[in-house]
Amino acid sequence: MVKKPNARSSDFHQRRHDATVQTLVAAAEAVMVRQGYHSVTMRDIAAEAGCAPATLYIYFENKREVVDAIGARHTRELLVQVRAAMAMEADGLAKLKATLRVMVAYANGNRSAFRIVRAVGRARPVGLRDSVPADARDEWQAFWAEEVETIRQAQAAGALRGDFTPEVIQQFWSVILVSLLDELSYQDNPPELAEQVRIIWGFIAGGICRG
Amino acid sequence: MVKKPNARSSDFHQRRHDATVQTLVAAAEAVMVRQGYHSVTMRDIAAEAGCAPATLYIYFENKREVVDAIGARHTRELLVQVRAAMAMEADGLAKLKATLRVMVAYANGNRSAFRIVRAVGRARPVGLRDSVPADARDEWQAFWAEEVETIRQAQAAGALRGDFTPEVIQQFWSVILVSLLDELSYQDNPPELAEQVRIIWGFIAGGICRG
Amino acid sequence: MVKKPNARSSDFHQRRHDATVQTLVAAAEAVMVRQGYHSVTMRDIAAEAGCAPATLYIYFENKREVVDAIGARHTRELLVQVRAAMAMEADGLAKLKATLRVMVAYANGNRSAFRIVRAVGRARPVGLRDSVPADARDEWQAFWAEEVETIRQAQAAGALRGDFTPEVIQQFWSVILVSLLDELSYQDNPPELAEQVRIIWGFIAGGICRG
Amino acid sequence: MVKKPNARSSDFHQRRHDATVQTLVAAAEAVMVRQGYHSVTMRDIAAEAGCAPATLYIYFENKREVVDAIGARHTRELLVQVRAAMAMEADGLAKLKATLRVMVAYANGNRSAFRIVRAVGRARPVGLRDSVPADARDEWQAFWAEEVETIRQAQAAGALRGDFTPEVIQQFWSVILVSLLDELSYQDNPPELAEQVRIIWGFIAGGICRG
DNA sequence: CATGAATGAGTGTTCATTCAT
DNA sequence: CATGAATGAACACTCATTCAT
Repeated sequence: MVKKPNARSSDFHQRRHDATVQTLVAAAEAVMVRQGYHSVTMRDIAAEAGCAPATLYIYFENKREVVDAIGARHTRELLVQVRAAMAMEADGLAKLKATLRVMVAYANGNRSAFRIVRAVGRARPVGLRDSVPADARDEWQAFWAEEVETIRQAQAAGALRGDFTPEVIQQFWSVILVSLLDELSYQDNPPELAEQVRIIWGFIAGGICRG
Repeated sequence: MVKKPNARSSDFHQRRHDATVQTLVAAAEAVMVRQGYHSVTMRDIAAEAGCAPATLYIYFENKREVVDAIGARHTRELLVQVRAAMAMEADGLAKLKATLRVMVAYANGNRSAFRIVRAVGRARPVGLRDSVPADARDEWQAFWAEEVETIRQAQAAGALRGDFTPEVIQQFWSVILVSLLDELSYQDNPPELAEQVRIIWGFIAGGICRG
Repeated sequence: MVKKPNARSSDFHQRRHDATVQTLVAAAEAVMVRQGYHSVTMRDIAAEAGCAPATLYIYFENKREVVDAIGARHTRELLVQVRAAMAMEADGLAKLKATLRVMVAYANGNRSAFRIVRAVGRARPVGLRDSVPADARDEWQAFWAEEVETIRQAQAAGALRGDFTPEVIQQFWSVILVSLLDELSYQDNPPELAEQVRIIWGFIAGGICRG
Repeated sequence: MVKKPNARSSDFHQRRHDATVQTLVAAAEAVMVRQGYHSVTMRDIAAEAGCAPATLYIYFENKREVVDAIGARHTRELLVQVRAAMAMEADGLAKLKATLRVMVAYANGNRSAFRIVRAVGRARPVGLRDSVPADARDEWQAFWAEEVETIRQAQAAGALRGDFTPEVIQQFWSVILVSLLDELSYQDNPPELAEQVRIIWGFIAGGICRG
């Protein structure tokens, strides 16, 4: 994906290279947040980063790589946090709730960026040109597989309903979770984090009907 | 929006005109389904419709009008069906379930088109250029307002939980509903309609936890 | 140039045809005055005339014919008036001054249209596509030839300077005359007709130096 | 107007850039002379210059800038020469005659280009879209204001007629001058420069009547 | 490492013109 | 006679990408 500097490059150069990549990705992210996912041009990104468009091609193969790098960055960061939080919980239900807490926090801290991550994690290729970066997607797939396990445990413990397979529950849980976060990321005056967690968990856990 | 033929046109011409508009919108829809929402070109649509690009400009002011017409068409059609189904039910909960049934049916019958309607109904303008057709969006807004009333009644009847305002319930209900339908519209071998309804209603009504 | 109706057409039809042509030419003129010579489209003209663009092609071969007809109309009208005025004067100098008077009057009465006539009478083909209608131009040529005779007589009578050939004097007289009228046609608050005549004649007859 | 290369560009690049701009302007001029002011396309210019159409957009914002640059170039060049010649003369009449000499020479040396300059200096906006480059026009305005002063001096010295205001004389002098030069620029076998000066000055100074 | 310059392929859109009805 | 519909050819302009310097 992202171009690597020459093999014989010193460690110093490697570091410099990585730093530049980070700068460029950040610039691209800023532009994408400002202009929307689909109307970003290489000129825009270069202008934001303060370099010439041609420079981008030293660090990335093509436009796709630049855009993908954004999703990859946030995906990685988010999943690291989520896994850390899950590791601190023992039982399955608590793990799911921890996931929710971290994602709410992340979505609130990186409002617009979250939409990008969401697009990466949930977007389906509609046409040929619109597909999603492979590696970020793979990371999500792996994470979801782990969640299925968590859910299976919670079912075994009697915490989750048993009339759906863990795969189905995982699928719907993640769809609903991401959708609701997305929705919240667009609200002008969203409630506090704890309240957000309460509302979302309320619906996910208990549905809309009176218990 | 869509260009109207001259007032003095005969009824015959009017009909011909409308028919052509439908043909062109269908072509545009086909292309959009194939290539994705954002990479549609007027040349593509014309090629799909079997006419010259210039012909499109007889029936639409510009590209926006063409794209908007698609969302408008399906939105209108879907809401007509939903309202009809709701009118046949008496109590609030049954109305919501009727909505679900119609939407599941529509989403399955117009799989890819549903994604377009969904984009119209839920999409938020991220950048300046990407906004959503005004009137289709208005139709959704109006429909959602009606739903809030339905939900209020169901709450009064003790069918829906009372610890959230009807507005919040409506918001989350519609987000979850549309997201799940969207998810299903991407599955390769989706279950039967009745089963889809059962699953979705299961999660929306009761959540993921053991009752 | 302008299309003729079928040979077997009755006189009635002929008249109707001519009347329509006049209407269309007038519409074209109005548009040209409003939008400038070069940005006139057939759609514009048709809209102004209240007919469909295709209708224009019943009365004119192509766009050129429409535009030419405007110049031709005013050229003919102007030259008729000029010749009438000249015929009422006996000596050469008086004939020239009569020409000036008529042209000033015409230019003031048809301010913007005059620029079109001027373009026809004086414009030189700069490129291949910009040439000038042949017949209107021929009418001007014929008129200028007559003027040369008038000038020759005035020279013989000692009224005009003899150190230039009549052809040269005619050429410069007409260039200057038309340029000054053109200039006046752009002034916001032009002086009265008589004053205009006085000024222009003052410069043309006596030059800028103290007599 | 013309795009400037980045500030940090070296002097070398700056020079290269300017040279290219000159080449492109020259190409545009050639095309304009060949095809006329209004039917120039970017493709034509690019073809004449031997580059791709997109290249033009590196050096100019849009078509207007290219066309304007031509008028600006010649206007500047001509006015420099005129002012230099005027500075060498002491009295007002001699200054005007010097202006005439320089303009005759320039018009003969840059026949077709002169028509462009003329269009810039005298053209009036007929429609909204056809207006004239602002800065070239301003340069003419400034020059004309200076001429008014020159004429006022010549009037005070008794060299020019006093029955018209200097503004009126300037206006008519410049209109007539430019018109006659324009006329000469179209003649197939124009007389020598000195003869042209003699003829034009003859008419401007003394008019067509016998002194 | 960085970039100014260059460009092919494409974008939405317009327009004079034709023709079946 | 009139016109709605249709279109080929063109236009100004953009963009991701390459490459010599």
